[in-house]
Amino acid sequence: MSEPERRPFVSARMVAERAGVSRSAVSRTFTDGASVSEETRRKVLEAAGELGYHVNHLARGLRESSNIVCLLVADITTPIRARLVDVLTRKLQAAGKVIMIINTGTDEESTASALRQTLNYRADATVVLSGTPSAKLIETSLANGQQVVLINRDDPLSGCHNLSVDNEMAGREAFFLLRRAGCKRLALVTSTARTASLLERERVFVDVARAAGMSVTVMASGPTTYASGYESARRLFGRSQGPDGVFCVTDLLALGFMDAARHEFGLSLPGDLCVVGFDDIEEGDWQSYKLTTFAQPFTAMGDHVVELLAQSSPAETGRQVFEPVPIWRKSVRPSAD
Amino acid sequence: MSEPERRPFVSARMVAERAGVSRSAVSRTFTDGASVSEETRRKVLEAAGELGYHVNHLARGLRESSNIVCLLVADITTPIRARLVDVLTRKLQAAGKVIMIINTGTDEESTASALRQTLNYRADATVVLSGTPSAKLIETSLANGQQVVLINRDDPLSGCHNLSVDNEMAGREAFFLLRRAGCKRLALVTSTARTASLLERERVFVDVARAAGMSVTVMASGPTTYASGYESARRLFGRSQGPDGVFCVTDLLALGFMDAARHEFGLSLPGDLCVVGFDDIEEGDWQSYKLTTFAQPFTAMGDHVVELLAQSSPAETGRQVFEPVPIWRKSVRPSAD
DNA sequence: GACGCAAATGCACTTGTGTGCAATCGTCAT
DNA sequence: ATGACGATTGCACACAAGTGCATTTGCGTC
Repeated sequence: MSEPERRPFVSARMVAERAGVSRSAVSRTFTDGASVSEETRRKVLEAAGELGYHVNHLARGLRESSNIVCLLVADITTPIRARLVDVLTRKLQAAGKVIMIINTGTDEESTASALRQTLNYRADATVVLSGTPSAKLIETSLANGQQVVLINRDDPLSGCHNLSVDNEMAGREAFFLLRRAGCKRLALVTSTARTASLLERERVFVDVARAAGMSVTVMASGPTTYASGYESARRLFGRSQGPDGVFCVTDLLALGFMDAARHEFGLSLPGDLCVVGFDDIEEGDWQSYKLTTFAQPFTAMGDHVVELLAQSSPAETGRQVFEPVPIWRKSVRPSAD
Repeated sequence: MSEPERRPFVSARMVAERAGVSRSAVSRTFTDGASVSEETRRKVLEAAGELGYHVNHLARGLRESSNIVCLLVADITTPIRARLVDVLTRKLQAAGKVIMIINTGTDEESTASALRQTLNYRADATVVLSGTPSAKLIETSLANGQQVVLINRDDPLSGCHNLSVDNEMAGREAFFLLRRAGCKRLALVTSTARTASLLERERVFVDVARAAGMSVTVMASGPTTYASGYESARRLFGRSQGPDGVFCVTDLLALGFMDAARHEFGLSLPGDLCVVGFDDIEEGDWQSYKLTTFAQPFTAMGDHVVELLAQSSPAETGRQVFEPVPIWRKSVRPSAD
């Protein structure tokens, strides 16, 4: 049953034996500022090279901090998530962290078990990109001295860092963009996944429009995907009088919406219809779309995360709001004036 | 300088003290099949719950295997990579592994340092999705008892598992598809990143075409991106006589190519031009493209990786080739017959 | 009540590190 | 030659777990 010998990882002890020095000497050779003679150091490095020795960071993590950061994320294949993961892994790595990724569902239970796993591996910090952990779980993390960073998760939970984008600004600006373009019949396309971010963009857009005396048709046909945006367009234009100005709370929805409008109903943009998105995914810049949208300032957000985790003392945990930057392309008519 | 007290992680010892039992009892409570009385177990679980205790898998990994699998990957934002990462993380997690992700460059040096980090964390296995590690480095990994899996990396290196897609079949089938559609002037669009996979698709396509008495214009304008495919189309159609049948070695290239052909030169597909891609990214199924392509069988590949890592004894390390499956959409004319 | 047997428990060792403290080594000056 | 002093070095402990082995505990039976 038990395999006879399977511990091929070479340890400091083996290096010490081969080099004819004490294990402490090996340890000191690989720690900066420790006192080792040049001669010993040379012998150790030689033996280490021959055996292929690598310091065991897991064991080192027993004493000090593990340097592990966990990324909880769902829907990695979504362009926007992939970009966020890309930026974060890059920047965290550059800061000397090691990234453990947990591909979780968006439901509460799967986020919960993921967060628990995070603790099992003594991660210094957990960055939550999707799904919202319960307050109780976050408390457990904090009790274990772990920092928690929520990105675009809203519901600002106390004790952890909250980074988010100014959805209010986006909703407001989207409306002004469409009004300036002379749109008369507004619609808002969202998804059935009622995330706080999406809800806020929707709420603000609708409120501002109503305040300006315009009504808004709200449509949600499924998850936050291309297909769902496509379907929303079919439903909206299947009616007698379709909209001529649409704010899609996500670029993916917008692209699906545009395709349906063009290919199923022969509409042309921005002549017959203006569309505004949100996220600024690469696909939106493709020649077939040239979508006017708002960019999430990912690099700034990534920098901020690194900065937060750099300071070991989690001083002020709070909410940090980032301004999305409007990207002007061709899916909205330039204003008349 | 040294912080006075900062070890907030709760350990088995603390739980033991609180529950009034020995530390061994705590350990046994959390290991299946160990001998603990119901009473002790209850006390331990209660104390653990109050303190928020979580077994330290890092410490456990010191004795047994770490259950860590490293993913070396570049260009995560690329749709195809994101999907691969998604599938692998999902399946590996389900198999009880923990995934450490390293966002590396494609250059040799950055792959090297990434692979070394892998060893530092005693990963059971390393899965390389991009970049090709040197043979010497792989040797070090193997010497440390670590399994290495290369996906679509070709250059079959001995000692590690190689999974790849049948590029030869793809190149051949792409040609037959275009010929059956009646295309007379063939072109092949690739990137300047001369990966083995891409090179093989190119080689086979060109060879088969020549054998059939047709010449092929080969064009590469940059990295494996949409923009580069777009540029290739501009160059090809800027000449007197553009191609009427094109195999793009990647879907992203194909989509860029199609957009340029349509929007810059007013061509219509599949009437004036037939395009075949490779990868089957989601965007290819969008209404604006409906790209005929070959799908990489990711779920099968993922299953195979899990299977390989499940068996602790790395029995036969070799090459496993997966058949891409043709996806018929609308960017190629149906054959005349 | 004593004995036997099984279940439960605790001690001590293991894994691979880093490091405080004490001992040793080497060098230089008196 | 000896003392002083600084640079090395090794011992032993800490970290957080799992487990073999010996010991203790509990229970039933004669």
